[in-house]
Amino acid sequence: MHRYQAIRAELLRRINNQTWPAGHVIPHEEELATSFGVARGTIRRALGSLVDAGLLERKRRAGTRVARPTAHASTLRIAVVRHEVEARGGSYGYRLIESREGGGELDAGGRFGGAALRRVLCLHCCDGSPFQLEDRLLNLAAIPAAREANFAAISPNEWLVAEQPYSAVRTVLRAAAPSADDLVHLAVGASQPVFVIERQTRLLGEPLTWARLSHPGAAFEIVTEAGGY
Amino acid sequence: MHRYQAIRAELLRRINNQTWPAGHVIPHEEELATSFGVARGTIRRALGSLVDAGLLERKRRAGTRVARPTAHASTLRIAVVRHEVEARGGSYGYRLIESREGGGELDAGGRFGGAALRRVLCLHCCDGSPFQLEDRLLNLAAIPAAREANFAAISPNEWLVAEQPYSAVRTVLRAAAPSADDLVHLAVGASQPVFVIERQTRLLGEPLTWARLSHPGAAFEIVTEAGGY
DNA sequence: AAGTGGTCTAGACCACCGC
DNA sequence: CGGTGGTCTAGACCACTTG
Repeated sequence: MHRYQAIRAELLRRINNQTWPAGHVIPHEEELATSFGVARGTIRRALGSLVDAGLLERKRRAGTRVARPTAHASTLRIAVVRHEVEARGGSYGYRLIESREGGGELDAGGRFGGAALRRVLCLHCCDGSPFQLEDRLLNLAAIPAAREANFAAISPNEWLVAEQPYSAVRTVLRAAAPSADDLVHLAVGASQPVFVIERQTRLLGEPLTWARLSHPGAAFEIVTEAGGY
Repeated sequence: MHRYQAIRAELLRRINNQTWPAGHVIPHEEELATSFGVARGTIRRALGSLVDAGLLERKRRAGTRVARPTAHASTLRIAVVRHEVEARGGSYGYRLIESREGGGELDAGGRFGGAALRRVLCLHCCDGSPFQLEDRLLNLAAIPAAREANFAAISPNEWLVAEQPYSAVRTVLRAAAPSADDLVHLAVGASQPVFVIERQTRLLGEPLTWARLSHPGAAFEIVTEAGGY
């Protein structure tokens, strides 16, 4: 175990003990460094992960205090859908349903400011059963290569992930009743829930794509892990 | 803008440009430090956030390469339900439905290994309408104070975040049809979806609590943001 | 065996913000 | 204004793992 890990465990123990209750201002970095007998950088590293986890709050001049917890953070990973299927031990299938180019009329949410777009609707299957319906808008101004891509052969999901880096993403998760497209292509009944993932990606501020990914609710869940120490 | 941020933006540009395509091994740290004219630590900081975002992969001796992306990480924050309601501009209401102590017979999933437990079922409301049904198991061996807590006055959710730190959490998200309890207490119809959050927290390896939090699907969504640069 | 990333140090200076 | 966290440096040594 590294020193910063040992120090983090000890700090965690003090928070748990109520040695440092919520709201308490803990010693400043140099004091901690002296008392643990390490350099200030090592203390900063130990504190950093506790700040990221939401257990500590830091302000210049005011110091570091134990957070009155309001929210706890965990990490969400959303994989390429083919990998998701294969990780479940299923065989992956893919089918393009529709692909067309257009302008702002496709951009119901006004997310792309009138740029030229391409809309792709396609279906990902697991062992022959519908697994995810992908409804995607691509910003052709930002991703010109998307105009020529053959989405009958490769899904936009996978093409993008191979071709197009992004620097920021916004994800919305919800449970919903099936949309009209879901009813047709996802083989769910009107009374069955679907799990909807909406994602918008940007590269250095410019919107790249927006997608609505819907799963039959009974067949899908997301697992996240956080902390681990 | 700090130097590590400027360097991160430049690295991101090279990844996007295909200057460094997926799979490419990028220069090692000391070379980057020399070419950017900064110390190695500054390069490490710039690389670190790109590794966390899943854009780069690093291995000793093998070097740093541009990831063939399989999954991208984003951060999920789940707040105290009262704050969630208030953030939506609603008025918060709370009602205890049931609370009792017992042993392993409550622990359907076998998560607590037969420890003494307390089960609490309660309802959180937004503007008088059911917002979240909370079904929780508390490990009394790990949290003895939970035996005496008055969950008619404060919800277990809020009591726990105020009293009980944890070091690791596992979260499962899914869309589901309503459970029997959901139908009774959440005022949803059998054909409406519910959004289910399952959480299990541990402190230094010991399981503390397990909870099933269900929301009427139409009234709830989770938003995450990642990257931002 | 050697080269890479991972950890740690001891120090400097800066920027913000509460006193 | 002063004290805190935030950034950065130049260096050392370690540990892993691949060629």
